[in-house]
Amino acid sequence: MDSRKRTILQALTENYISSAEPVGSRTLAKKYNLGVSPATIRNEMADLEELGFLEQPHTSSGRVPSDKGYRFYVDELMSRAPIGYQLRERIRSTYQSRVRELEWFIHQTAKLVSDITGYPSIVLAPSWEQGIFSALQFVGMDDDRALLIMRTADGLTQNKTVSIPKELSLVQLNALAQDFSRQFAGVAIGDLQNYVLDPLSTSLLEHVELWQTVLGWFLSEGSDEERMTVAGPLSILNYPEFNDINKVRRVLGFLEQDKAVEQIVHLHPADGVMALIGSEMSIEDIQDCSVVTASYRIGQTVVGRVMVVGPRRMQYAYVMTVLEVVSDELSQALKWA
Amino acid sequence: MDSRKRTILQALTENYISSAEPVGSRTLAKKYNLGVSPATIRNEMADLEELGFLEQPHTSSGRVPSDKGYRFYVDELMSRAPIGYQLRERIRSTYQSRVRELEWFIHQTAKLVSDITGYPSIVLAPSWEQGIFSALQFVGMDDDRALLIMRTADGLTQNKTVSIPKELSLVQLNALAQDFSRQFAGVAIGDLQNYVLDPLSTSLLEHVELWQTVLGWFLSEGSDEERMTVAGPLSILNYPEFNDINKVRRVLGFLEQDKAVEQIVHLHPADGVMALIGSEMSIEDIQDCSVVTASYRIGQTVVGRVMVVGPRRMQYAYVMTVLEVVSDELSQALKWA
DNA sequence: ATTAGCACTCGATTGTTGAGAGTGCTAATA
DNA sequence: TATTAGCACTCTCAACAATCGAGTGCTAAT
Repeated sequence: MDSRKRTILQALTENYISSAEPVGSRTLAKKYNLGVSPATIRNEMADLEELGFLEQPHTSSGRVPSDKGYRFYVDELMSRAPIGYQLRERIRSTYQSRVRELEWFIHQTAKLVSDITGYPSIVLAPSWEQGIFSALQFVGMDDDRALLIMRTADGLTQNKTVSIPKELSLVQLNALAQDFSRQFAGVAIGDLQNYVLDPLSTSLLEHVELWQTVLGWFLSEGSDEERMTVAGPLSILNYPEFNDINKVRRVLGFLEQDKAVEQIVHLHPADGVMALIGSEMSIEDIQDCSVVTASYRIGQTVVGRVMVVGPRRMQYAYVMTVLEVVSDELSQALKWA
Repeated sequence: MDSRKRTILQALTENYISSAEPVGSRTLAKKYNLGVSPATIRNEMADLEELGFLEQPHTSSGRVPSDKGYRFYVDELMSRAPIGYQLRERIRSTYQSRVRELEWFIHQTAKLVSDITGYPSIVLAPSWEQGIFSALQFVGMDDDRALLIMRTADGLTQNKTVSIPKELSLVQLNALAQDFSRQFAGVAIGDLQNYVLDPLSTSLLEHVELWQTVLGWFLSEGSDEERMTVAGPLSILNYPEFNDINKVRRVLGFLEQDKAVEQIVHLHPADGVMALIGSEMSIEDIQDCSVVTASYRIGQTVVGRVMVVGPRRMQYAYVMTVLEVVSDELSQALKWA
């Protein structure tokens, strides 16, 4: 892999990323002054194809980077785009708000990223189950309804409006909640269910079913439901590789399923900004896509990810820079705990 | 418009709704035993076309109902589909839950309707601005954050986590909130902003900007943001009239805009179940769609709508029945106030 | 090692043709 | 007078052939 091959691969990849058309030897020779003739480039391209970095859609059309080609481009060739002042300010100002709600941050982030990059974006919220339980509290709303608030050690909260069981008063409920909080503070929320209630606390034992119900609300409905936020899914339609209605169906369908996206994270749990190219994800529905993902934190712990989904010929350099900055700023903004 | 024309229009419409193919005279004569020959039907169809009920995609293809034709079919010809026992039960059971959160009901409804009908559905939540203000309350979360709860006379609540201004304590905030609640209970939330704060209450006057901020949160971010819920948008891709990527873009794009949908409601604010066919809505992006909409209530007041968007050849009878039942059950479930 | 030259391949575009579905009109029929 | 059989006509669609052009691989010359 000599330096000329590298130059050619880089030029070809960048040209294809911006044009979406297979790139021929003549085009390369003309646009980038490589100092060699098309014929030479043809030879080099033939070599690059043999090495697996390029592909030909059909005999005698230009070449296109293979997944391996993109990978090499991202890892070795591409120069990371610098972030502009205006863009950085735009990102910062998004998070300057008095609202202190996780959900709000998640939504804003998703919109922002999709807007800036022009690709669909996904933001994965902190997994509720992995949070550390801290306290439970009831606030009366009216005669038969109460607001139930759960808090984690990170300072995250979630609340639900529920109907009060007839046999209990609000005061009793809160007494129970205090008991409960004292007993289980520090336990991971996902594990709460498995804990046998401490036989010493008679007040809790009497109401085992109640606590099961309460936990059920937070665990099932509260967490999974809103864990994933997608913004700008339709921007995928702007890219010519998705002119086929079936591809559109597969990609948009994929973006609708919460679970599918978690697969990606599961398979590639690395920290920081990372690109996943086409088949590297081994998920059929998005074979024609690449994903760039970045993690964000609350305090020191990685709690969620920001992702961008686009065609394989994604603007990797730009998107990776944006995600780096966004996930940084988001982590900063979430330092409220 | 004699009875034979009516029969033919009905048969043709129903055939087209289920086949999506222009219907010819031979097909009609064969499938529905009308007792006349294709030639006669051709004459009748020519008449129906002249009257504006039918259209021909091109000379010598079968006919297709025009918007006027669908309108006549919906108003005069179609027999309302009865609802099955199982379906009714499915709808009922959806609303049997201890969760008492408006948002939850809205989401469930949207999913349910899209699932049952096979078309995208939209649910419009009660307009927060039109609710009657009842009370405001702060609940402390930790040192610098509080949960702000607003309640309407209908029993709806909305809450936000906010950071506490440094110069105020939680106790002070709640004293102010009580003052505020006493003074403005009964006022429409949308009007709150316009009220000059009562000069008698000195405690309030001191913190005018604070209340402006508080109101700002509820009015701008809280209300519009989540007013519209869409479920199952991709089911539109199952219908052959949306094989064209540009039509898909327009319809899905329309479904993404909150504001556009409110246009429909604005133009056709009628109560009860209603079908809007193609050009009747005069919204370009959904010229090729029909919409069925139904209103639901909290108590006696209509507060929102459930809508289904589909191709013009929608299964009107079925969808209208479903929406009637769903909006009924939803209204029942919301009778908690 | 590079490059000019050239034959060759393959997709995309255009034009042609034939089949099929459906019509409108006319003349015959009940 | 209303209906119908018959027929010529129109229009779409699929299949096929012809042409064009971008781009290649190979060979021979530099």
